[in-house]
Amino acid sequence: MERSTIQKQAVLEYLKGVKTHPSAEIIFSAVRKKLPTISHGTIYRILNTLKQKGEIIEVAKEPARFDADTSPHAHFVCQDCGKIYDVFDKNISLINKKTKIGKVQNFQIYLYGQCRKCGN
Amino acid sequence: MERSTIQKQAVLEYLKGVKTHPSAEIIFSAVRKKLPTISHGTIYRILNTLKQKGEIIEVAKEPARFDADTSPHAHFVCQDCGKIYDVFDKNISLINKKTKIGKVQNFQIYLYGQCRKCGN
DNA sequence: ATCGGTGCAAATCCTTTGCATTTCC
DNA sequence: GGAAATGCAAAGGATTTGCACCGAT
Repeated sequence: MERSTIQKQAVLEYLKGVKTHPSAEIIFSAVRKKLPTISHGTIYRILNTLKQKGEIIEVAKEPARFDADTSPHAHFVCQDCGKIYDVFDKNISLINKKTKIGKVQNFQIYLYGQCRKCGN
Repeated sequence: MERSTIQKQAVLEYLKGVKTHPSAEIIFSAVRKKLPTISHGTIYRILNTLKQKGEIIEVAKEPARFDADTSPHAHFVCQDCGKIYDVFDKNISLINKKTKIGKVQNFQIYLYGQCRKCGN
């Protein structure tokens, strides 16, 4: 059976408190302030577990970044500053759940551009 | 000025001839049959150049996989077999080019599920 | 007391990079 | 001839893993 630990609690609590889609490294640094001995391995193991359970989603790669908001939404990635913004667009619901290829269980939408702070 | 080399030609020619969204490693192995001395470094450098020029797109990560079809389309990723299928859905055109956050230059849509071959 | 979780370090995977050599214009 | 590209090998970043110890149930 899966156990509850202070490490898991700290990671999930931190993720639920931010809207910045932090990387494993950022999560590591943040959680380390509360739990000074937590390791990278533990961070990665916890993130993988939470992802599998569907409690968080991965919203970017290289490095992976995480989001505790699992409601259907897209992400705007600023190509200048790297920030990731949530996009709740009504058209997202039009994504077909059944395609000719197979049944869609979940999806990811990334919009790439420049955010307002970075011009245009 | 950028030069034309047999390595670049071979990579682009290979990518245009397949619909499988190969990884750098697969491209490396395939192109190596024609050019036995080509290296990983060269493959990665060429792929990055083609990507910057917009002649190919990257359609997955870890490892990166590539597609010489740059028309707007989504990708269905089978979570069982790992295959990536092109999805030309008409609703894709509804993706907003302007959002409150910024101007969208391009986008990526990933649909995750099981393909027909893998059941359901 | 058990056995799942953690911490640490080493290992692995993918990708990039430095540099000497080759090759295209 | 000279700049750009290649090949090779080494380095780099992100993530995973093996194992001894710790701690939740």
